[in-house]
Amino acid sequence: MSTRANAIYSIKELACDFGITPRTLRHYEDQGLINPERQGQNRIYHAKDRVRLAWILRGKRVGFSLQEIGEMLDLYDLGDGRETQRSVTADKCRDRIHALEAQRDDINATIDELQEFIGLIANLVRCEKTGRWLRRDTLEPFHEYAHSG
Amino acid sequence: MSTRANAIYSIKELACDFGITPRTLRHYEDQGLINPERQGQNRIYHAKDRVRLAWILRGKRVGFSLQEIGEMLDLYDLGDGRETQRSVTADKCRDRIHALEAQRDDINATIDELQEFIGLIANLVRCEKTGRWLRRDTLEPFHEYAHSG
DNA sequence: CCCCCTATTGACGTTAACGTAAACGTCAAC
DNA sequence: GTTGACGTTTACGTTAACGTCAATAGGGGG
Repeated sequence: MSTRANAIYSIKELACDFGITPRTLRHYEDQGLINPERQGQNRIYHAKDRVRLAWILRGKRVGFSLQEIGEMLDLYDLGDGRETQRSVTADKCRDRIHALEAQRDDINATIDELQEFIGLIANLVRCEKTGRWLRRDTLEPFHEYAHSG
Repeated sequence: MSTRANAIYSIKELACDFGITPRTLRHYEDQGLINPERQGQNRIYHAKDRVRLAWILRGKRVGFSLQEIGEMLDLYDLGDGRETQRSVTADKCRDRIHALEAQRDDINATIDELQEFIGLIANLVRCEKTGRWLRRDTLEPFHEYAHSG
């Protein structure tokens, strides 16, 4: 029921809207990620293709490969499978979620270190003005070790 | 002052500890990301190299290229620059932080959709047992459109 | 009719991040 | 002394995700 739900788009329109190239759209189609309707040879994209594309691009932004994204999209198309199939699907979803949460932790840790480093820089500037300095090693913003045991 | 702070490692030890290959370590060195000491031809890694490596690998996990990681590591080595240099450095850090926060939002959105989809699957299983079904379109877990204006 | 714009398919080029193989040195163990 | 595990450098191979180019076709304007 949303506005312009049945609008259609040429390959170039869709590409421009999402800041990608027609070539990229054809590539995604080659990989089986989208299946636009055809009018003769020409591709025609509908709202559902836009939605799929948005998913694909977000998947890319969080670091998934096109193949992984394809598998995730397949999961969504698996609603008509059997119950065991669906439980497998749910398990895969959970795995993805855990991976994403781990990645989020990494991101938070990185953000923290960057912010801390910004703080150190600010301190340096202050010291330069007051003539008082911290130890040079304070500049090393690395705190955690792998293999810490 | 931490335990075994002055321990040293061969290339293979370090690689095993971090679950990578010696080749990868040499590659990172080629790219200027690490600079292990040498004894003759052989590389010797210290604690600081481990820390750098941990940073590199985390950077990779959050989606940075080796070049970007190199630039970020350069920022840390820039503590002895001039004040203007350092403010530029801080700006770059802030840019990184914003990119990471955007990425975190993407991750959260993806997690939400996956969880919602798991919920739909659970519902399906329930319906199968009760003999009552939802509409087929409920399986479409896509809610947001790009270009929503 | 010709030009321009957009579309198609097909094929080769490119970059990043390594893998893999070749050819060689070194040191301890058997 | 030679076998084996480790190290080195050099260099070509590989995969993913497109870029780029060629050759072609349809449709509207002047």
